[in-house]
Amino acid sequence: MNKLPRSFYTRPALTVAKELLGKILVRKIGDTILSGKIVEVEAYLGESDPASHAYRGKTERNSVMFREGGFLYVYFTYGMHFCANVVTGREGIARAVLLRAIEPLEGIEVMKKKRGFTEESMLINLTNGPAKLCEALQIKRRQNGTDLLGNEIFIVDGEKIPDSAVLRSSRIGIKNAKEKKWRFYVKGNLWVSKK
DNA sequence: TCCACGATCGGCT
DNA sequence: GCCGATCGTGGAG
Repeated sequence: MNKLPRSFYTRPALTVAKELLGKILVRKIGDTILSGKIVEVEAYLGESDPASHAYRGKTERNSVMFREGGFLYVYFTYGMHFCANVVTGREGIARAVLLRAIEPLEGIEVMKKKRGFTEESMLINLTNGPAKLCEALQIKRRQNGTDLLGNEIFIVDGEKIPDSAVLRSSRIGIKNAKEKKWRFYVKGNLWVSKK
């Protein structure tokens, strides 16, 4: 499995968002490997996007978004959850792709434990949401700014999702810029958060 | 100083 | 299916 190079991430956010579908997100915690196939993402286009954290410019919270592509932007939300974004584009321009859902592949038992799952819980609820996948993969405030070319969290090649299986829609859970169709997801995949 | 914003779960209805 | 609880961030007043 090849780790995606910096040049994958330094391209436009909408391009990276679409191409992240089918790739494998890998989280290493000591000797434990947790991974899943990315099946749902949303692009956020900085100062030109009213739904982006960077719409009104750089702040302490969103500063990672202004780095060059290939870093992880993690933020705290709803007083109890974290969400993870892949920073894209060039240094100084705030662009990011929110990771909304993954299909669990490796370390499912560990993810169940982190998510507090009992045996009868449905596996589909393990990682089918941006805060759920962060909890399953133990991504929290400490992981903000993580370099995706390092060994803690990274993304590797996966299957190529054909254009015919990539669907687009409005982004979920936002008040502003709902008309932008910047959410991408894999058609028919069980772990996609909503149809 | 206040207010808008934003996922998930459990418990009701 | 809806409702409440949970709270940090940043802009407006």
